[in-house]
Amino acid sequence: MPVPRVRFCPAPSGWLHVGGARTALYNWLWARHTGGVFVFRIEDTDATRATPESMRGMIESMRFLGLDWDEGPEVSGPYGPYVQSERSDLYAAVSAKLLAAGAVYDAYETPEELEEQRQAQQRAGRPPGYAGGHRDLPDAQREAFLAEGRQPVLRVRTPDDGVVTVSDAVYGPVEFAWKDVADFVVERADRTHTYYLANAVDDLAMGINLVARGDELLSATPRQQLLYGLLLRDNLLDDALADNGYPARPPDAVPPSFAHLPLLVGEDRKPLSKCHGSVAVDEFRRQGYLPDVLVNVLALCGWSPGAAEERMTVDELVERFSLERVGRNPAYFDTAKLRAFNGDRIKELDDAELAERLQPYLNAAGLLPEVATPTQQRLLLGLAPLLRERIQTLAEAVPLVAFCFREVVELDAAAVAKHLKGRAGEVLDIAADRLAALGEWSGDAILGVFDGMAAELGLGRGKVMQPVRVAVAGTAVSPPLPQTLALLDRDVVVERVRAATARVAA
RNA sequence: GGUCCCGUCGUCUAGUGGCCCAGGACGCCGCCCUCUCAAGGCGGUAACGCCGGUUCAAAUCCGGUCGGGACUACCA
Repeated sequence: MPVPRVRFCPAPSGWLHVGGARTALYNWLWARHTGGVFVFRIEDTDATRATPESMRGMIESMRFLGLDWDEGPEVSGPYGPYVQSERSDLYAAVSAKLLAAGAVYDAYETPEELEEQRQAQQRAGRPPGYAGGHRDLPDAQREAFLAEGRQPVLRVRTPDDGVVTVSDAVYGPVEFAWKDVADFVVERADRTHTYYLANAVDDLAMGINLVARGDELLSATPRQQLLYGLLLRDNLLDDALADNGYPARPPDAVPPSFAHLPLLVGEDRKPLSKCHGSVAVDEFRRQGYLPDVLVNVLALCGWSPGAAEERMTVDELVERFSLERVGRNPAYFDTAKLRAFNGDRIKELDDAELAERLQPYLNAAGLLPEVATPTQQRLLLGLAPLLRERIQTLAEAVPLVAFCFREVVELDAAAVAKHLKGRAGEVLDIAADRLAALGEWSGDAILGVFDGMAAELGLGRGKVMQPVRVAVAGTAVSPPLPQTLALLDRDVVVERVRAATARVAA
């Protein structure tokens, strides 16, 4: 039994979104669960779409999620390079051999002609697909096309009849009839190579023995399997590898088996794509979701631990994950559940850890410098326990505590209108005096002041504390007031309370 | 149009002939608690797409039907 070798191979265009991340995660979980190898490969064979920024973003998002790879960009490995644009000589050598062996043939239709053919087929109520028009072209015709300046593509000759069975770890055996599989392109007119070729060559060359990928590729699997057979026949691939200075395949390499994963869909039930708003992994990071929680919830999209608890650490996921329990129906990525799980995980963080995690978000909001002063760090540490119960994401802490880090606060108009009226002026005057005179600057002592005032003035706590809250925080919402005030500089608090009296409506 | 896949509460799912008048989680609703916002406690809402069949018994098996999706690219 060879050691499992799995891979994640995104095309670097756009951001890594949760669908891709889920595919990456399942491969990673399987590798870690079985003690196998997780390969990360960049499939940038389509130069018109691939961008270096996207590749960097993918790598960053993978690192953020904690999906470390054993072989791939930045870590290298024995079967590299792991970026397909650096392997084009290999693909060229393979397709030349395929042509020499008669497995592929040159076809000269222009994209426009093909499009026209498809439309004609559609109109006639026939399935669109390459009809095999340029199979077995007479030499004279071929030369005539060349003389016209046409550049051929290379197409694989697919069987005309018979069936092929794909044994899928998730779907079980799925049968396809070869007559439904049209001759497909492996080499474009510009001599670059398509996904089919590059992907099959690399999976074989890198000894990948299990391909877990999105459901949308299930019907492409017969083509893939056909290519495996072609590449392995007469040592075609092995020779190409040796001729071009690539490492030989692992000695125990076997063609991969498959596991197709149900698609992740958006709220509209359409498959996820770049068009869908905030589904990029990086966007979830910016919003303050913890990577472990993202991993947890992603794992639950399509896989179930059975009757066991759904909230799991990454280690528990690795231990329990299995392909057998991957489902077959498309899942909607539920951000409400993500929020809930995230909030729960935040509650498990201790003060120091929470403060540390919060810091980058305060940095990004311009509330803290890159390197916080000891005073700022103490303040944040003191705020942590007050924040823990009331934030679902790390970014949600920012508006709640911004007033603690600013020199001046602007009073929210709606909050002023609602709370700085009636007896608020009287309340603020007394509060300012008593807070200024308070012996011990602590949460309990401050609460004592408010309670005393409430009793004397015959007001509820709310009537006393809300005006003060608005005065100091500028908003009607903040962490618990007495404890928060205790963390701030007393002079600042008193000054803000006095200043606010001017804003009280007559 | 063709091929393939899928169909359990709003969502993700558990469920492989009786343990299911269907369980969990998230959401939602109500009550309690409360200095705001939360959190917490308690309670509640809600699903086997439909029609036939097999069987003593079906969410589970079979047939059909309807609905959704993928593929059908010189994208991956």
